[in-house]
Order: sequence, then structure tokens, then C-alpha cells
Amino acid sequence: MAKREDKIGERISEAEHAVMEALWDDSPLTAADVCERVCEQRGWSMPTVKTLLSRLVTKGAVETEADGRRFLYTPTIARADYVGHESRRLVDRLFGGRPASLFAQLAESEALTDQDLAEIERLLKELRS
Amino acid sequence: MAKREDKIGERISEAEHAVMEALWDDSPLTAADVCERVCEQRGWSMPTVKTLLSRLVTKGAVETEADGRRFLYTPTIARADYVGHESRRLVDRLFGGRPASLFAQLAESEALTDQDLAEIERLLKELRS
DNA sequence: GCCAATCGATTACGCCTGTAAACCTGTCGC
DNA sequence: GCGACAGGTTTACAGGCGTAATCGATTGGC
Repeated sequence: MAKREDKIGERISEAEHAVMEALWDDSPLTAADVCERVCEQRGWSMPTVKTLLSRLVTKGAVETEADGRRFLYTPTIARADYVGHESRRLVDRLFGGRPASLFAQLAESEALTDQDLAEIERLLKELRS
Repeated sequence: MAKREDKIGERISEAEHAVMEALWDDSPLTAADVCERVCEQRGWSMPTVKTLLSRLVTKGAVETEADGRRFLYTPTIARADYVGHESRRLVDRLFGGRPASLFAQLAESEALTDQDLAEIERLLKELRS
């Protein structure tokens, strides 16, 4: 049942997360590649991306592979794991660990469209089988 | 439709959140009251609670009412608003704003018990009417 | 072979957060 | 009336985060 590398040790910050998204979207990437995909959108400059990448490497969320004189960066944790981890954190912190409460909250606060409801219904049906 | 005081300006930190929970649970409270409910559990001392309360007041998340020489603290934002806000933040950040994806994630990662499923189903049915 | 461009590493720095000690002041007991 | 205490305010300080400049090494062009 080894449930897929569950090593999400140190917390990933907001800015670092943006970098992770780029890498999850496509990897390995060089620092320049990453910058190309996030710098404009976030108003960052290269040095910022370099720093974030280093920190992610230190945290063990990203690993490097030498390619001549530069590095290629690859995530070591799966996006699904990260996302699952963060979701559970939220559910624990705000909903006493009861996902149904989260759902109720989203429902009650308008946040669910008809499409969402339909999709959730479909998933529910699937889980029943 | 004034959707209930939506003033969640500054972000509330983790530690501050613990204090908010105490106040949401029961308010108004004095600083000592708050400490009584969270200090042991979190391993805090009075000064820490005082600091957190001050910061929350500065952030406008809590307001004070004088009671003789001391203060009574009361939340100015509703728990439901805070929780909704944070939930939406997560959905936006990690699931491209699609709540159904969050649901799918929770489903796929074991996190949903039969009870959860039953409850969600019930809520769904309710929303349909 | 030497210079400029390229890259990663090191250093910087202000703000927020967690956690508290120190300080000031009003008050209640004696 | 005076000292101990309760309670709020100020100050502190280390670590994380956002953002970046600077340094040092490598290398491709000429």
C-alpha cells in the first residue's frame, strides 16, 4: 500500500509553490526556463527564482541534475501528494478533520456551481461502486 | 444581499487563529480567559496570548470593550466568513478554483469515510431542492 | 589567450511570525 | 498608605519569507 512518496517535510511557501507549479507542469527545467514561465506573471527577476529554487533544493522538494555547467531542476514530490497534504491540513485546521464540513461550507457560501454539483454527484456515484 | 461582514483584510496567522478559535467558541473573553483555554494546549505563556490578542486587534479581527481596568475581547469577523475565505483561497491556489477537483482529491486520497460520503450525499440532495 | 556573458552561491535586508521578557499603571488587601 | 498583583503596552529576538544585488567560477566568442 506504500502510498506514494509521502515525504513532505518542510513547508513550501507561497512563492516557492509558484515555482513548483512550473516544475510540475514541465520538468526538468533550467532556472532560466522557470523564470520564463513565472517571472513576468509574478513580477520577479532571475535572482529571485534562483533563490527560490535553492531553497526548494534545501528543503528537498526539488532535486538537481547537472547538465554541463548548469542545473536541471526536477520536483521530488508529486503534485498530488502536495495537494493532498495541504487539503488535509486545511480540513484538519478548520473543519475538525471532517471533509463533509468543508463541503457544507462551500455549499453554503455560494461557491458551488451547478457544474460542480453535477461533477461531485458523478464522483460520488463512482465511489459507491 | 449584503453577505455578512466580509472584512477579512490582513491575514490571520496560525497562532493567531488558535486565539480566534477560543473567541469564536465563546466571547467576550478576557486575556486570562483566552489563556486558560489555549495556553496549556499550545504550551504558551500569558505574554504570548497578550501579544497575539494585540496583533489581532491591530489587524481588526478582534475588538475590545473596556470592563473596568481590563478588556473584553470579541471577534469582529465571523468564523464562517474566515473559514469560507480560507477554503476559497485553497481551492483557488491548488485546484484552479474548481471545488469539484478538491472533492476528487479528497476522494482519491482515501480521506473520505463512509460517513463523510453519506453526509455529502445528503447535502447534495438538499441542494437539489 | 582574454573578455564578456552565464550560472550558481553567498550575502542582504526588511517584514511577518512565534514566543516572550520588561515595563508601567491602576487597584485591592492589609 | 504601600506593596503585591493584575492587566495592558513596549521592546526583543530568532527564524522564515519575499525579493534581490553581488560574488566567483566557467565558458564561448574572437
